[in-house]
Amino acid sequence: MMARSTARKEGSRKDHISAAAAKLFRQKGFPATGMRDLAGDVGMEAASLYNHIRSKAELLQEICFRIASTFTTHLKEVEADTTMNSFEKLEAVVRFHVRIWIERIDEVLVATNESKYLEEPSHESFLHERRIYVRRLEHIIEEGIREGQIRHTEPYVVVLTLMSAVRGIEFWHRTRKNLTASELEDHMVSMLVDGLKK
Amino acid sequence: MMARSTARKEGSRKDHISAAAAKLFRQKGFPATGMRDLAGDVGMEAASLYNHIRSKAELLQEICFRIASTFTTHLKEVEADTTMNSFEKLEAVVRFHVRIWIERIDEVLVATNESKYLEEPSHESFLHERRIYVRRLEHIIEEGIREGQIRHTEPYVVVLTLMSAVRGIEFWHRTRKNLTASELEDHMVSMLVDGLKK
DNA sequence: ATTTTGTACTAACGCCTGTTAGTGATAATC
DNA sequence: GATTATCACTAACAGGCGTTAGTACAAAAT
Repeated sequence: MMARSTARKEGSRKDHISAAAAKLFRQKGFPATGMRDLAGDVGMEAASLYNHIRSKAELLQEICFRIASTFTTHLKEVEADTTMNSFEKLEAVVRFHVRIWIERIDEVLVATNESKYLEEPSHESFLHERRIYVRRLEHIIEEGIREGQIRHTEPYVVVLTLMSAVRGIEFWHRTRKNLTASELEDHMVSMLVDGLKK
Repeated sequence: MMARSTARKEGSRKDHISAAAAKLFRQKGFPATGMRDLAGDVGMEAASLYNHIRSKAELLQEICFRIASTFTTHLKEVEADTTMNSFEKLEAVVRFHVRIWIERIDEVLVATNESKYLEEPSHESFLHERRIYVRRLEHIIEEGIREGQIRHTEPYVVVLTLMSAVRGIEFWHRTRKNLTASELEDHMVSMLVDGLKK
């Protein structure tokens, strides 16, 4: 049987593999990442990976759904918070997006760019989850417009734009660090959100 | 020797292959697109493709640099236009981005997502060209701030955001068409640019 | 009419892919 | 101390990859 210390070891081993996979999938793309690449990065042979994971596909699936649930969980909290008006809710969501894109860029980029390689039941449910997420954001915006806190705009275009704009962070990550993370966060949030205020 | 009619045929054949490649590279990603997939889409065997192209890598290279030159050419025209002030120049560039993303999404997405698979001299020069493009956009914004037409912002963050925000068009392309292309264009341009006006 | 050119085909190449089988060593459990 | 579970290893697999060689046939050029 598995002792606790072994369990901890196993867990951290698998997490280590998953983190290395996220990094590689992000850099090289899912199809171009070989199991031998991944094995090299975690310090073992390709075949040995299969003592910890079931398949390459499972690795991708776990990364995508883990980060997706981070977003949906946070959105649920914001929706339930009665101390914020709709504009403040929108700002909170945008700020969360920016922050996650800064802090967990590997996973987020994998979910964004590589989710198309999910196998079929998973892929459709991932897209479904995303569509629902978009609709809930649109709902917040519609409410804000109705209540007069948000300028009259096309909610779908706003959501599309907000969710895509943060992808610029990828380039900040790679090139310029003369801007600190929190400066970037503030600038980006205010640029995206200030124009929407009524 | 090659007669004119043959030349025309050859040209259109290769263009056909290139367009099919852009579509496939965009949908499946460059590494996951097989020459046998591409051959099937254009109606021949994989080996026959090599009567028209030199390699799979060359195909990617041509797609990436063709679309890149579309952007740089247009930027040069805008820079040279003395009838616009800096804010109007910025708006013109943003509108061009939106329009190209709507009209030529396959090529633009390949250049954006798959350019990392360019072989090494090409890849570096592609990134170089992109960095210069970003810098020239920053320059327009700095000028607009100095001249008092553009709100005081961080130019680098603005450029990053503008260039990424248009990626939302990818989802519009796939899902909702209850918004026409020109409605989308206007909404997106005004959302991105209005907030920057002083 | 003959030669040249363009283009499609089949067959095949060497290489790389994700994954499985089987083995042995180390460490935890009884 | 005996047994069981964990885990990394080597060897190998079936299948896919981009690409080349060689061939055949039609159209164009001479």
